[in-house]
Amino acid sequence: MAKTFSLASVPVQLPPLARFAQFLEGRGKRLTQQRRLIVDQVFSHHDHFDADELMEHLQPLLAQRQLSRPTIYRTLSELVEAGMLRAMALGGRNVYEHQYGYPSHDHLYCQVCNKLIEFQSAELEKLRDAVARRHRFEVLSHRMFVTGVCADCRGRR
Amino acid sequence: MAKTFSLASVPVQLPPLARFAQFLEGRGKRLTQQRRLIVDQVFSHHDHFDADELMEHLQPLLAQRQLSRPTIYRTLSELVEAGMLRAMALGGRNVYEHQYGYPSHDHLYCQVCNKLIEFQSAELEKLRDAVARRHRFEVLSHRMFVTGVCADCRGRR
DNA sequence: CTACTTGCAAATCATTTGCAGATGA
DNA sequence: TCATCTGCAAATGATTTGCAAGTAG
Repeated sequence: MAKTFSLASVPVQLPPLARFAQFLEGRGKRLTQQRRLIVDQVFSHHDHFDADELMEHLQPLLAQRQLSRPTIYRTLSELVEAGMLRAMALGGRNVYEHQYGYPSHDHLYCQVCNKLIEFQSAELEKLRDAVARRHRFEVLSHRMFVTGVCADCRGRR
Repeated sequence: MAKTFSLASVPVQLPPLARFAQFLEGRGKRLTQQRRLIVDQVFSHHDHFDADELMEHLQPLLAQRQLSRPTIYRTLSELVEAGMLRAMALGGRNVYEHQYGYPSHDHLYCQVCNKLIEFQSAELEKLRDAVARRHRFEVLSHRMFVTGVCADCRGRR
């Protein structure tokens, strides 16, 4: 017998902009044109980026004064607060990645080509929880960052 | 029969200053009075510190101009290069801890009291290596950082 | 000697802030 | 309407750098 799925069993997820609107509303904040533009760009594709890279993508809008540097920084912070983006300090600046609608994961960082490779490990979370339990520590989040040389860069030597 | 140990079986470890001198020599650098003062202070006890905290401890010497802020920053970088200190970005500044003569470990970070709690896990390294192998990634180091609330702060609520 | 170091003052650089005018609900 | 936002310009703050004078080897 073929297994069937009801729509109800699929966890419905709001589009990023709608989710952000919800967050803003809950805080008495407004969904402005600028916030819309930034959220659209940020969630248009999945990758790691910093404020400068984001500004490059939004360059035309910055040039037309539809948007400014401070607003970009302010909105990135709000997206982190909203739990929609994750920030990590890397090389003196903040690097962001999607958290909303994206499975949790950790990173391998190639120090030759600066690539970030994602990996998932349920075991890692189990281990983390076991350690925390031992210290009667309440886990809110974690970050595992492995530095080394990626397969491509190893081959190239 | 009582087990005996030969001196040779004890892995001899140079004192931090001697180890640093060795590192400097290999680079054609000099063991100056300032570097001596900084290394002595840094390795006088094990804890986590940032440049400012270190400068507070060295305040008298700074006041007497035996030492300056740039020299402290320069020397901290050299100690990291030498593999004697580890740096981690935390709250917009660099936090350092002993690497030389201290077992490798990871951290639980209490976001209420900002305390760093160390833990060791051989399993974590095994897991890390297994993940890396799967990605044909060469591991050089890693960092695991668990954010949450420590036992003391949980009790206090 | 003289190349490496230092302290000083100034520069960096990503990010943040004060404020007056603009705007979303 | 009017509290929230935005862009601008300037401030921040940790860290870094240029340079002339000092010092280790």
